[in-house]
Amino acid sequence: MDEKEISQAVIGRLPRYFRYLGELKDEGVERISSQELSVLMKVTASQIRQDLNNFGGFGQQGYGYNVEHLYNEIGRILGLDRQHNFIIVGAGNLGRALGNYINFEKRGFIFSGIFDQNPSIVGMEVRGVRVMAMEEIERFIRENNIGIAVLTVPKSAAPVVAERLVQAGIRAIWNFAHVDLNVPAQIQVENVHLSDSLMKLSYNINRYMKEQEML
Amino acid sequence: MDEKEISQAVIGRLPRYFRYLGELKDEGVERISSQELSVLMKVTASQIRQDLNNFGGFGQQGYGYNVEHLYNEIGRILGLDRQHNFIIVGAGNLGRALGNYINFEKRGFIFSGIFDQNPSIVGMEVRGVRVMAMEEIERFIRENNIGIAVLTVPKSAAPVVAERLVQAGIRAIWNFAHVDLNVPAQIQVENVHLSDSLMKLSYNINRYMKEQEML
DNA sequence: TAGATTGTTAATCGATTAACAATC
DNA sequence: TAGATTGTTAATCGATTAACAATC
Repeated sequence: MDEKEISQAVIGRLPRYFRYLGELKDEGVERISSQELSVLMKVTASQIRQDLNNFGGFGQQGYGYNVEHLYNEIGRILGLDRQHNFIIVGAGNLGRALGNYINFEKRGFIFSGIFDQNPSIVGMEVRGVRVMAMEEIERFIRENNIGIAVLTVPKSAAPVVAERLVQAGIRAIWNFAHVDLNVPAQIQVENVHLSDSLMKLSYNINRYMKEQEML
Repeated sequence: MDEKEISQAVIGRLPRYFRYLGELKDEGVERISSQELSVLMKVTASQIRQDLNNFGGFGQQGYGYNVEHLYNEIGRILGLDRQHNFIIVGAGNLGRALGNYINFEKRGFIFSGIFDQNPSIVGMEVRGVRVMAMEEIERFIRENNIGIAVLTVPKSAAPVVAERLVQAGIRAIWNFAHVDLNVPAQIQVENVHLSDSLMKLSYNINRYMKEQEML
């Protein structure tokens, strides 16, 4: 009876399905076949059907999928029907930018607090939330049911801060620091390594230029 | 004689190798075996050797790899030995945060200009660079040898702006807008979809909670 | 030389695609 | 009912891991 583990490859595609279905829903489209969706999304219809069937049979033979229903189901699978309070740790440029990003609230992620080690930043406001000192972080996490910490501190500070967050009972870390965190397996970590992403872009530019030179 | 295409899976791992090797180099480590590196990075030694051998034999039997040499080689493969001028299009919170991020310069990415459609933002300064009006963008790209555009405009504006950038001769787009861009194949696109990343985190939190409930 | 470790071939594993019976 | 399209099994493809001869 135990659920088979879903591969991260599949999970990584769910947000994109969710996005396309949301747009179709907003356009008033009622139903869509895996074939039609595959054309829109530039993937195979087979992959769409396989991916969805990891979670259950959401379609109907001869009809396809009901857009709104499938949209809601994927949202539920992604856990977007729950609310998660999050804090931002590190109120530098990136931390403040993320705090100001209002779309997270639409998906159930509630910006609840922001912290910085620098006394000259403490007291500033980010979208109505006062930047707090690092000393307050453990208490705040416990008292405010904080599940997610967004880690936007410098690389050098990240391991120590991550350890504190784990000790304070955080469930998940959205890690923007350019290090691999070493935390217990039950703590979920999602890395956003911007410079890795930029290097990939650099590789592809470079490769394309070399291909051109060869012709 | 034509080079075989390297898979994006391999390319995606190169920046991480580069990061670990850079740290080893800074610590003064001279040589490392695939076995030792595999322990540090928590991947298999076999994968490391396979990945590297896509680009040539950088090691020596019985010795391992010279850290500094391998670091430099991977940097070269990633195109980090070249300079790329980039502009930021969209001077909102995220665009300004990226403009203020100074580490890109260390990797050869030069912050050259920033643009916004909003007249009340035009004229502001981001790290010494004046925010320019969108009307100036084509001229600026041509006159300043701009290869990369960082796209931090709202989702709704992204397709039209991307099209303008392509017309103006940009080579690559680092796309932070939450849409899939439709550009010619020779334009390199690297997507950073922050909300997709957050949804993946949400899924994994949710899954973990359900697993706990089952016990 | 003996020991260590690469580079590379072969085996395995997992993910994607194709095919088609089931069924709306 | 006939046509369409799913859900699912089988085939293929590609990526990862294991094994080992080559060689420093």
